[in-house]
Amino acid sequence: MARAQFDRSKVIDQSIKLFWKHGFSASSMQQVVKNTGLKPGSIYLAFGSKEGLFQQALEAYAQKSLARIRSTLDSAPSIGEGICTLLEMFVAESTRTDYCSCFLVKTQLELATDGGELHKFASSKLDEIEALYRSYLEREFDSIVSRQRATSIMLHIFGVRVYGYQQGSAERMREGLRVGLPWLPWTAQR
Amino acid sequence: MARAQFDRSKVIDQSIKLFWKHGFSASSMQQVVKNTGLKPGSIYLAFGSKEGLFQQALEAYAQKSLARIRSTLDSAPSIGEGICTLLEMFVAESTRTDYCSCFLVKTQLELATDGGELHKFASSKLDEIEALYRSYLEREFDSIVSRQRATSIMLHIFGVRVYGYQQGSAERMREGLRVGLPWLPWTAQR
DNA sequence: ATTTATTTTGAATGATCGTTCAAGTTCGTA
DNA sequence: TACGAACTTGAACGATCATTCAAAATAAAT
Repeated sequence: MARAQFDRSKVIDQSIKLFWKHGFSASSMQQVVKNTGLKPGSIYLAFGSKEGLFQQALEAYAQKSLARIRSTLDSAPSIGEGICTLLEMFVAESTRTDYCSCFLVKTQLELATDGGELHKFASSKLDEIEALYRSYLEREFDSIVSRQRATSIMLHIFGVRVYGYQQGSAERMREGLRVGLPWLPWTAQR
Repeated sequence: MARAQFDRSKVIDQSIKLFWKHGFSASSMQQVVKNTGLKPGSIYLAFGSKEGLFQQALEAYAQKSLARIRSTLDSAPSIGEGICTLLEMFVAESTRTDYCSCFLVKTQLELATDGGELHKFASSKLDEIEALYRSYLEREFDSIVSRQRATSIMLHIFGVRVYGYQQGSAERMREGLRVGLPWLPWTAQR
C-alpha cells in the first residue's frame, strides 16, 4: 500500500504522548513502532532518526502550547486575568493522574547536559514562551516591569511544573502563586 | 584481594556525578564500571541493582543538600538573609559550564511517570527540604505565613533549577527573585 | 598451616537498543 | 497496459543494555 502515506500528524501526536511521558532515553523506537503501527523503515524514511522524530514532536507540542497561551490571553478581559486563568490551568493539570509536567521542561532537564540540538531547540522554545508573555504584559505595563514580571511568571510556571509532582500540592501552589505574584488580579480568596 | 572492601563513599560520589549529569536511563552500569574501576559483580553485590545504586546516590546527594541549607541558615544573621544567600548560590551555580540543575528535581521529572520507588524517594526528599525551610521561617514568622512562604520559596527554587539552563539567565533570575520574593531582605540593588 | 567466610573477578547471558536495506506493493504517468 | 517513482515492509545487523555466576583471591578464625 504505497503512495498512500500514513497520517503524519497522527504519528507525531502519538510520539508526543510517548516522548512526553517517558522522555527521550526511556522511549524506544520499538515503542514508537508499536504505538503507531508503522514499520521502522517508514518512520526512518519520514523522520530520519529518533532524534528527528523527537524534535518534530517537540516542535508540534511547542506550537500547541504557544497557541493555547495566545488564545487564552486574547479572550481574557485583561492580561492579568488571562494569566491567572493559565496558571490555574497548569495547577489543575498537575492533579490529573496522568500528569506529565511540561514536555519542553522535561526535555530541557533531561538533555541540557548533552548540549545537543534538542536542548537548544527546547531552550529556544521556552524563550519564545517568555517573550510571548512579555509582549502581552507590555500592553498594560511599561517595558521594564513587563520584562521582570515575565521572568517572574516563567519562574513560577517552571516551579509549578516541578512542584506539581508533589502529593496534594495543588492548594499549596495556589497559595504560593498568590504570594509570589501579588500583582495579578486574583479572585477573592475562597 | 578480598576482605579489603572498596571505598563505598567514593563509589557513591562518582555515581552521583554520573547519574546527576545524565539521569537514570542515559547512564549505563558499564559507565559506572568504567568510572569506578570496580567490576560488575562487586557493584551488584554491594548495591543490588542499578536502581539500588541510584537510590543510594540520591540519598547521599539529599543529605548533602539538607546539610548545606542548615549550615547556611544557621550561620546567617537572619533567616531571610540566609535564604538570600542560598538563592544567590543557586543562581551562581547555574552559570557554571557544568551546570546540572538539581539531582532531585531531575530525578523527579525523569521518573515520576513510572511511579516507581525512585520517584517516591525523590519526592519525599523534596518535601523534607520544604519542611526544613518552613521550620526555619517559623522562628521569625507565624505558622501560616511560614507555610506559604516556604512554598513560594520552593516554587522559586524549582524555577531557578529549570530557568538556569536558559542562556544568560542569571541576571534576569536575580531580578525575578526580587519581584517574586519581595519580603526577603535583599541587599540594595546594584 | 588449614579452613572458612567474604569479596573480587571478568567473561558470558539473553534482551533490547537504534538503524538499515533488499524486496514487495501501490499509484501517477505514459 | 506497462513502466517507474514513491512508499511500505519486516527481517536482520552489530552494539550495547542490565545482570549473573563459577572460579580465583583474600583475610580472619582455627
